[in-house]
Formats: sequence, structure tokens, C-alpha cells
Amino acid sequence: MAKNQELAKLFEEIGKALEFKGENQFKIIAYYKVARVLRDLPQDIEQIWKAGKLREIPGIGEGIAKKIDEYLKTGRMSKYEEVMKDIPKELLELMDVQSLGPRTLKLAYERLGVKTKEDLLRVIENGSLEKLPGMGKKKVENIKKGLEIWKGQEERISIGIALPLVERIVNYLKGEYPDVQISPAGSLRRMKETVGDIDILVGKDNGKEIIETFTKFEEVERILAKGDTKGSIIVKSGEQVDLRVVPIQSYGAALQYFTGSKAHNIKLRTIAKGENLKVSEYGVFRGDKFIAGRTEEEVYAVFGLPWIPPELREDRGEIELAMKGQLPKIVEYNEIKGDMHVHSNYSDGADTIEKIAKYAKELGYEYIVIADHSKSAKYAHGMDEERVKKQWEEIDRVAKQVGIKIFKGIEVEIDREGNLDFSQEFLAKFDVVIAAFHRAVKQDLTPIFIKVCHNPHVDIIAHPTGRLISQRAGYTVDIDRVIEEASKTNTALEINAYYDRLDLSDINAKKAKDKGVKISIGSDAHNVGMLNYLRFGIGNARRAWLEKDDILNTLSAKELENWLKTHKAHIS
DNA sequence: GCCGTTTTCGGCCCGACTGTTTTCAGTCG
Repeated sequence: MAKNQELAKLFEEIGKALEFKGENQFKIIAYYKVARVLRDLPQDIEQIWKAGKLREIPGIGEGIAKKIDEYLKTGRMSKYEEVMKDIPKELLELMDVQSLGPRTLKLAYERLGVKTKEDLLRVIENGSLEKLPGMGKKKVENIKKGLEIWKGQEERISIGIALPLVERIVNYLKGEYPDVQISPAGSLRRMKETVGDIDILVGKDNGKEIIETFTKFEEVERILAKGDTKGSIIVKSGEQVDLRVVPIQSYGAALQYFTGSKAHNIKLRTIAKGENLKVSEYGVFRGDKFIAGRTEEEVYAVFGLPWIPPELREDRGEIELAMKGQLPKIVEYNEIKGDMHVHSNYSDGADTIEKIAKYAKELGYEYIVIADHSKSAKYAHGMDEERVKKQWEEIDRVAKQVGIKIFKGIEVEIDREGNLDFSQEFLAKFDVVIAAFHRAVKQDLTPIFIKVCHNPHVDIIAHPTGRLISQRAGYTVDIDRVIEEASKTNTALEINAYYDRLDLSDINAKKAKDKGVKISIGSDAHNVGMLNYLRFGIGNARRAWLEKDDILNTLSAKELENWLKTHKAHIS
């Protein structure tokens, strides 16, 4: 799968370079689209290429197929080299800075010689950026803010990148050492939305050999360290991965120790101290005597505690509850019966309803909610009433043919007054109405969301805070007030599982749970590969202490249908 | 660049917001 990521990165950079150069915007979109498709593709592009089926993937046409072919044959792509020839690589990275687009960057590059983050900071500070034509105090201020967010984020790796990467490495190692215990550790195992570094733990009495194997992973770019107990690599996509090897009898203790969080571990060690015990990555000791450490269960059991799921280990009260035997029974990954938010090619999704339905069935889902954009989402090819009706016919046909329940949903646009895209009469005809706000405005959206809660046809509010983890904080909205109102009106709130959103966040989702608000977990998939992102949302839900009953899509299709019909009965 | 039950050429991505302007350019979704 490594080639998928490599190609995705190349196409994304070509897209950026063309944007910088002011190329045809549709061409740029085509490159970005294929980058996304490749990044999320569940199959290995190399296999598809070998089978001669590149062109069957939506987004890959004659031109891009040729480029993929060239790259897989020669390891190079002449188009990439050509467009990158006269652009410094660091410059393109700056395009990810919020409020700094290709035009401004080009201007800064040509007039002020800005090539790096440091250059940019300098021309912000010395006022020369502000003096350029079309620039001014506020624009520069926004770019400065964007740069700060970007700088703060660049060190952290999204779980959407980190988890698949770690799984590729763990699978590779397990292939070589089938009988050895191997696991991701650190904040990644706790399913945190971003992680600082990637840790993998191995339980093996002799580490040298497996560390050697680790450094031969196909995606390795550079080996930083290679010893008896620790190996460290940088992979081609730029992330650093550390591998630690501990003796088998210490595996559980080490896994517990390296999984964290730090705060959780400190609390556990404090308890240990009170009982004259010592906990370290090597085990639990009384004096010099080893009493536990082979498994995590064993370690927790020493303190009379049940095993605590990694997602709960944040010292948010979980240890106290565990001591009382009152740990919440958080939702299991296999308790999710369907995906609540999926886009098809009726709006800006890449795949047909049929393809989505078949893949969802493969995933073992009982149902999915197709929720495409509504008409005023022009950028996303939003649907008007006519196209919606056409879609309904297709849904009925596909559902019957594939044998999966498909709910007729809509991700309906909310305007600045809190009105929706369709009439109340028309909204009433959908199975599931997910209301969403997508504009970049500074106005306080709290009253708008409250109004939406009171709309009897709105079942769910999508990504309620509007944050994009790598880019922006989110809307101006008092989320506590919205949760309060959602609770009063029985409106569900979404955990959007797309890894750059994860919105509601774990903290906000927990607040919602505490107020009795139902949570809907949706992948917001724009192609079938993205259906796999749902697990990030489930991980987030687990971090939020959500139990089966807090979540809409643990309901069976029948139960969900019933909930949809009755949950707003008290609102007229 | 891709795509095709109007099309192998011409549509796809358009509107809103912000900040700079005094009619528009850049950015965003």
C-alpha cells in the first residue's frame, strides 16, 4: 500500500504547484481529487496497475494513468519533476497556512523572495508584506494567525495518517514473527486525534533481530537508530517511528507504561507507592521481587482494578471509577451497525450508491445513511429537489438489489438565518435530515444552531463546531448552549469521523452524553475507502466514554427507524 | 486533469465573505 501514499503525495504536490502557477483550476482539482482517492483507496494501487485496471478507478483518466504507470515502472514522474523544477519545495508547504493562498504567496515570493516559513515570518514582522499591493494590516494579521496554528500543528501527526502507517508496520513485523507480541503504544493506542510520535512495542527476549527487520520495512527513508532494545526510523512520508523491545515477562507492564497517558500512569504509580509497590515498564515489584508484568490485565489486577481500555487512560476519573467497579462499558467497535453520513456521486462523492452499498455490506453493516449535499452547496454539486427524487429511486433499487437498508438522508445546508435549503414539507420526506453549516463567517452561530434544533425535521447536526484540526479552530459557537438545546429538543449531534474533523471532539461528545444527547457517528465518506474512517469516530466516542446506548448507530435498522419517527414528537 | 443515457468537446466551479478597494481580488468551502 506504500505506493498509494507515495503517489497521493506526488499528485497533491503537483496540484499545489499548478495552483501556485495559476494553472487551470479544473486541472488542479483533478490532481487533488486523485490524491484523495489514492490516499483512501482500500486496495493496493500496484496490484490494480498490474491487473491493468487503473482506469476503472474514478478520478484516474488517461493522463494520470500514464503518470502512475511511469512512476511504478521507473520510480520517477516527469510531470512532477517538470512542475517542481522552478519552485522551492518549502514554498509549497506554506500554502497550507490558513489565509495564505497561492496568489499572495506568489506575490511574496516574487517581490520579497519569501521561500520559507522564516522568510514569511520576517516579512510579516518587518512590515514589508503589508506594503505589497492589495495587502493590508488585517490580511497580514490573519496570515500571522494562520502561521501560528500551522506551526503549532506541524509537529503532530493525524491519527488518520498514523494509524494506517502503524498497522502496515505491525502487519509486516507479524508476518516475519507470527508468534511475537507486537502492538502500537502511546497516544495512538489511546486513539488521540493527533499524535506526537509513533511508538510500537515488541515483547521478545532477544531484540536485535527484530529491530534489524524493522529497519528493513519497505517504506523506510532513513534509519536513525538500530540497537538491541530500540530502533528508530523515518518513513518516506516523513513520520518518525520508534520500536522498543522488552523481555516477554515485562510486555504487559511496558505496554501499560508506553501507552500512557502520563497522568494516568502517575496516578497508578502513586497508588502503588501507598501499597509499597513499584510500577515501571519492567513490571510491578515489591522490593526487588517481580509480581506482575506479563500482561496489562495482570498489572491492573495487582491494584484490584479491571483492565482499563486505552481510550480511557487520561486521568479523567477512570481510575477512581475502576476502583469502585463502575468503569463505563464503552462502546465496542463491533457494536456499530451502520454509517450515518455517506456521500455518493449525486453530490461531491466519487462513488455510486451501488458501490457504496456493496462495500458497506462487506464491512458487515446492517444499514447506511446516504446524505449528500443540498442545492445551495454549489461547490459540492448540491442536489435540488428533482435530483433528490431521482436519487430516492436509485436508493430503492440498489437497496433491494444489494440487500442492505439504505436510509434516504440529506446533509442540508443551514443559511445565516438558520433556515434550511428545502421546505418543511420536502424535508419531511427524508428518512434522516442532517443539518450542516459550511460557510466561513465570523458571526456567532449559537442562535442559528438553536433554531435548527427546534426544527422538527432536523434529526442530527453535522460537525457541530466546524473545526478542522490541522487548519482552523471552528465556528464561533457556544457549544455548551447548543448541547443544552439539543438535549431539550432530542436533536442528535454528530461525531464526524473524518480524521481532520473528529467533531464533536472527545471532550464535547462527553458533555453531550452527560446531558443525554444522542450521538450519531458518521464517516462523511466521499469514496468507499473513506468508509473505513468510521473507526476514528468510534475511537473518539470511546475517548468520550460513550456507551452503546448513547450512540444512534448501535441501534438496529428497525430501532433507528423508530427513533427517527418519534424522537421529535414533542415538537410541533 | 476527468468525464459521457444531451456530449469525444465542452462542461466541470460557484457564491459568499473578507479586506482591500470604490469595483475587485484572494480565499474558502
